[in-house]
Amino acid sequence: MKDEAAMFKVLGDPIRLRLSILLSMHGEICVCQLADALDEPQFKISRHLGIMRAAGMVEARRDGTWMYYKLSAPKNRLQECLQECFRDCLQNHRTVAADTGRMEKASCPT
Amino acid sequence: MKDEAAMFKVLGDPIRLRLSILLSMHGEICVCQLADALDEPQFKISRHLGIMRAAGMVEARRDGTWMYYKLSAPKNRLQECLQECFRDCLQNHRTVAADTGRMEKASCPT
DNA sequence: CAAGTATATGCACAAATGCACATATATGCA
DNA sequence: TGCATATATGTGCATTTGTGCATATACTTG
Repeated sequence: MKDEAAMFKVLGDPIRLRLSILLSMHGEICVCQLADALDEPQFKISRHLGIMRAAGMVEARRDGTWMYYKLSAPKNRLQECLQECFRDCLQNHRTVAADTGRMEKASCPT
Repeated sequence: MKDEAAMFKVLGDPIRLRLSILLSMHGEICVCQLADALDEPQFKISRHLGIMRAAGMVEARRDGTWMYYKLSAPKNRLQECLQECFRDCLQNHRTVAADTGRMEKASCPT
């Protein structure tokens, strides 16, 4: 049960929750785009992505200097349920809209 | 978004997650039954229930000396989603089975 | 009112958490 | 090789969190 609680714990931080939702809406996003989207310093975003990665919630792919992150394919019913949660009841949040807006204006060359 | 993260944060503790699941399976449960079920001291259970209550996730009803707790009716889509999560992907966990077993043997006079 | 039961809370403390700053690592390009 | 860009990480610090113990509160019964 500790493992399951750990999943919720990861999402219990606003930054990580916002990152999760953004990643649930797009396939892959690089760190600099996420930093622009959330309007937070790069080291902060990187740190939180590291926590999410250690928990098995996201995966990373390197492309040159860039690191692209995406949600992991659900490994169990809980992860599936949580990702459903992002799509069904969190994507419409105004904070997410603002994040998305900033991300689209981001100068990071894809 | 801070409010939403706070919901996840509440569930990010094993004790609170187990309490939530148990409450999702039964209508109302009193503190002593929950303490027996989780095999944890009363003051600990009471503390965590207080946290859950402050977050609006559970409600309490006093009946004499006993306090009965139950899950709050979902106030928004996220709470709905989370309670669905308890039912759909956490009730079958072995820890929950053990908790339920202990609770049935509990001596607390309903 | 006194005693007993069920629940909540004040307090101290160790551990965990999130943050900011600086710096290290990794890669691409001249 | 040297420089620039993107990302990760070591470190110190203030704050929060969970816990255990003792005690307070609320209620019932004699």
